[in-house]
Amino acid sequence: MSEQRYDPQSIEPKWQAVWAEEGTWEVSNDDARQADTAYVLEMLPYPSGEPHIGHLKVYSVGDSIAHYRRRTGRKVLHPMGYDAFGLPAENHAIRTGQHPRESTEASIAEFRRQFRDWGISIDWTREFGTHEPRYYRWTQWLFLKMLERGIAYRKDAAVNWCPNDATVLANEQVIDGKCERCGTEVESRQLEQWFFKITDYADRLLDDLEHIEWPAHVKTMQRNWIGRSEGAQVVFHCEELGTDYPVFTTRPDTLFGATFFVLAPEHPDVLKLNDSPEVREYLNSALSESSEERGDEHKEKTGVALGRTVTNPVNGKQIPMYVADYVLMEYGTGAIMAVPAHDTRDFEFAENFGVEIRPVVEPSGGEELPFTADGPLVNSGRFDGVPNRDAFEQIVDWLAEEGKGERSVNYRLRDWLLSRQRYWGCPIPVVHCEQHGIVAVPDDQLPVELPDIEDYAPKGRSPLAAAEEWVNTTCPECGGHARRETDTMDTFVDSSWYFLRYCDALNDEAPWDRAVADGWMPVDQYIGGVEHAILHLMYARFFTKALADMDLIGFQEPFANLFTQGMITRGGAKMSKSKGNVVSPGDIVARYGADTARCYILYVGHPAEGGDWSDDGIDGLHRFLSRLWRAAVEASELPDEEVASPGELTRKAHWAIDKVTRDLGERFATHTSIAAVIELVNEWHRSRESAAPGELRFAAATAASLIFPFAPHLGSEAYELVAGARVWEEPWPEADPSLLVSDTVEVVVQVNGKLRDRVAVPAGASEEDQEQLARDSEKVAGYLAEGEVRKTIVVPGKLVNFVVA
RNA sequence: GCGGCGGUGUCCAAACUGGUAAAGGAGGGGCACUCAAAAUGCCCUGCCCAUCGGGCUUGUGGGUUCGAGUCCCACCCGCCGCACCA
Repeated sequence: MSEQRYDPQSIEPKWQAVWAEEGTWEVSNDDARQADTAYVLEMLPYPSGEPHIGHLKVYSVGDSIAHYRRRTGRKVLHPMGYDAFGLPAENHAIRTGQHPRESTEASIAEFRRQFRDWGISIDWTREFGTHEPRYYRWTQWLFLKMLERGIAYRKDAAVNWCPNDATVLANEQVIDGKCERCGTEVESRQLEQWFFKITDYADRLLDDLEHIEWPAHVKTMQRNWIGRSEGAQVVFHCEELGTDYPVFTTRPDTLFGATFFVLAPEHPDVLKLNDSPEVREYLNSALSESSEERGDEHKEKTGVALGRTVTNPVNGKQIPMYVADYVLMEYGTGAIMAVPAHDTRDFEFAENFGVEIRPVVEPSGGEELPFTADGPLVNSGRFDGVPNRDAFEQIVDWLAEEGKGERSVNYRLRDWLLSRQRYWGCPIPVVHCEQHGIVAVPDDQLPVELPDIEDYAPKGRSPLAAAEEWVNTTCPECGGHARRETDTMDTFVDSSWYFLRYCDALNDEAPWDRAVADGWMPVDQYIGGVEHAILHLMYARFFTKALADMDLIGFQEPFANLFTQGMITRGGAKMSKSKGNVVSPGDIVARYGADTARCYILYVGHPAEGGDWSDDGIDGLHRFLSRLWRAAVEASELPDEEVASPGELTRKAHWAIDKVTRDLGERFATHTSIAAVIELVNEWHRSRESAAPGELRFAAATAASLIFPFAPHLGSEAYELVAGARVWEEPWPEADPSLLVSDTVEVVVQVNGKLRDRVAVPAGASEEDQEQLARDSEKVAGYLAEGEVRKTIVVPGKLVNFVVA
């Protein structure tokens, strides 16, 4: 018997060195053109400090899938990089004066070191950081493509401004009126900014959700965010001012019930309609409210009558105008027709202000107002009696004929505001020329490199504006004086195409070769946290569609399958520095080895669910890996004999192969996969004395082979020991179907649904034989004697149920 | 308020299309090895009554079914998303 101990500290570096020296996980552009490719990708990490437990989890999940697919015959692209631009590094620079590049690259070095320690099977030749000029040169190139196509454009608009980060934000980065990053209440500012026309892609982003395998809740979030609603644009005319006010409504069928009209406080015409002190005061108080206060749906409806009227286009009635803060300038036209009888918000307002409430849809069962369900129209002239759904169509058609309205679709999605007044980001590659306005920097002058500066502190404009030498340049058109754009890009631009760069990361002629990218893409399995459900995942889909339109790629969706992993908690709580309950992957790996850490995280529960970290639990997993190791050592010392007839242990091994293949291959159930290997190893130790040497060798080799996707170092070492080969070069084992079924099966016998006995039945016995064997059971006979058997249910190989009365 | 997901031993959890509830791990207990301890190995471990044995058990209450953790209805609790979007 061997005295060797399981020593991950010596095994793990050994195999990591083999993989690094031999470039085991590297794939080539030729591989991309082969039929059987797979692209397994985890979300791009933001390098800050050192990796946390969530990183360990996401790469452990992804790596197990990558290994499994390789061994089932696929060429697998599994790359790594860093989302290296961004505010945290810049804020660090403001505090310490250290260049963001230095702190970022120090973090990258630490991330890289740990990823290698974890033994993740990465093709390191493709590694990049998004802050490297050789990467962002292409980010700029893509921006210019977008500019050429009119997808990138500048406009003056009310935008979200974070006073703490001193920059504008995209709508997606404002959560409940607060900055997504720092939690500061955002302000509204009128500024000229750069946008991507993502709204042009709204319908495609919505419709193509049908064609991708993503978790339902992520699709729902994207649908909600896009917020498509169908209705009509209807024009209300104000006689007094001679102005037309179009509104968007989803309920043109209720037009006859529109008894008043409301403008948002931000609407530019409010003061033209009425500039009384009362109105001015209301605007002041409404506009000074935080968006959170204003957004509270339970808030009392407030507003002021404007003393003007508009004409309801369907019945010619004059209806009063109000300004009220429950109407939002950002949605629709900033004005609404109010139908209090059939809209809860309008109803509340009408009650407060004593406006007429006119029902135009008849409640089917005499429900109270406001009634928002379906029914036939009333008080609606020639549409009376028409079911409201039909009336929707008829009224819209009629309005269109009269030139008073038209069918219309509205979206909640806004264009993506991509410019940031910060330093540590990708420079926007344009200049502002006095003669020619905005001019793209020519391709041969890319990248526009980020200059080094002294003072990173934000001052309401980009810190780059202070870099005079850099800012002042010449116009590529006329050679005259021009100033460089000083805003940088939102870091989400960097991460909206990185998966394409990985396909051909060393290409210096183009961001990628189309044939190569088309070979790998779309990503077969994308893995990451649900926190990116809207931001990154929507932007990346948008980029992909825009690039497909430019014929730069030949597919419409970047991520065919998405897996969102749950969070690892400790003591049921989120790990956080303030709670002092953080488990650092570095410490765990140093103490137990990477294999134990990885297996444990994959074992605490299905990776899609959360899992609770327990210090005792990881000891248990470490014990299991030691047992597997000992099984391999002992098996390797046994004679290598042919197995005459397969016994229980061999059957168990085939059972485990079958179980892991289905659990890992079909549903990412890493926890039950590992449990199956634990069972196999337990069985191995139990049968150590009784099983034939050949069986023990086979079972130990199988355990090593099956644990490899989760514990690659131990899997490699143990497999080499017992089977004398490199496990990653071995095909994934196949279970022998004949060994999955035993000669006899245990069948449950129930009487009236209650379990009374279990009997052994030959496999494949007829229903009659199975029933007879059940009937022969002494225990069962006693129950059957109590009455008459009315009915017998036989499930072959499973159970017999006698219904006795 | 609307939508989604979930609630199973002391804890983390398993159970494919309805068919042996609790696999596996942790924790607890016992035994072996040891002068002893650690490590390791083996066994027991849902609850109740008990002698064989029997009864009960998947948040609560009902229903469908020969049979329900699984399907249906109502309710309670938890998490996530949306929410004055016209």
